[in-house]
Amino acid sequence: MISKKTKYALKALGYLAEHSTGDPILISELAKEENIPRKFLEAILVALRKGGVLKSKIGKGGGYMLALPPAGITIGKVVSILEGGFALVECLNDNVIVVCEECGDPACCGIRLVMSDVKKAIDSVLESTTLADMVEKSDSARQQKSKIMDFSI
Amino acid sequence: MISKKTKYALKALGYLAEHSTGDPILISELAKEENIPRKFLEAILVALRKGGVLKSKIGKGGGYMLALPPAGITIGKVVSILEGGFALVECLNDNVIVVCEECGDPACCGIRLVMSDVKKAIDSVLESTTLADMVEKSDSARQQKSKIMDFSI
DNA sequence: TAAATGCCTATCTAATCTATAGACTAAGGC
DNA sequence: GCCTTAGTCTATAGATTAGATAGGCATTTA
Repeated sequence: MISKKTKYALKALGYLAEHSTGDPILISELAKEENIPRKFLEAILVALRKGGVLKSKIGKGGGYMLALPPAGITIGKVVSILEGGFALVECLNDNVIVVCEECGDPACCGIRLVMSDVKKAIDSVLESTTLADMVEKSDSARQQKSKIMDFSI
Repeated sequence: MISKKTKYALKALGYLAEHSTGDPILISELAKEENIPRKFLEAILVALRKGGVLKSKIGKGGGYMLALPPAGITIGKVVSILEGGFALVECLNDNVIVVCEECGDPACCGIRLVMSDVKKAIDSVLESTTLADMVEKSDSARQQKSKIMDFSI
């Protein structure tokens, strides 16, 4: 399960992708439009900036903007920044050297071997899906829906 | 991330798959051999029995045994019993009617649409991998390792 | 009927996620 | 140069969940 943090991040990025005009967008605008607790959002945006996904501009007329075009930002990248990688067992997470206490030998642990396959499957989807794809999926679903509604009228 | 509950379940099932002689195996034996808190394990085994993965026999000489051959038990089934399905957002979980509070419209939520693809990828791995596969993976990894060790001697 | 074993309910603790507050620093406009 | 605006950092309170434990009840078999 992804955390609210990650959900909020994806929502905020989606908003930025759809409303970017080149000018920075205010934290408060993002918070209001996407209904995210202001201070919580701040922490998320900082993480995304440090992760290289966002740029910020300080001072009057400042705010946040995407550091890359939406098609250059993968969902995997975002998840990785906020969740520290998305593995199903801790011993498969990025940057983690911990051996889980249950299995004596990571190399031979059946659970780990299976979950490693799962992780590969997850990563291949997350890394091949971009912010642009996400926005596009959402838009086309919305269009599809309005078409059906037109038809029913 | 899978919970310890699920890890314990997979370890216990692995033990049963490798040590089943037709006779039931005691909870206390499972707990001791796989180093799982006894009472915690009880709850897990009950869930697995109710899920149709295990059979139990009460009374003296009783204990637990697999309800199906290891090749008939998928990892997906086990995860589903203990985690209630393995989705990345609550609105994709089995038997859950909840609409997540963040997205107004599930059908058009970009996050949901992306995570739905991820879930499909996860499920296809989990449902095509059986307990027998898990045990086999572990065994062959162990053999591989001992081969290398033999070679190095 | 007694010993062995599984089953059920309740509860405690620790960890983590979520959310909030306040003080601080940097940039731009007048 | 000063003031307003807006992002940044640190700390912490609150809520939720996972993990673990305990005790008593019910059922089977010798």
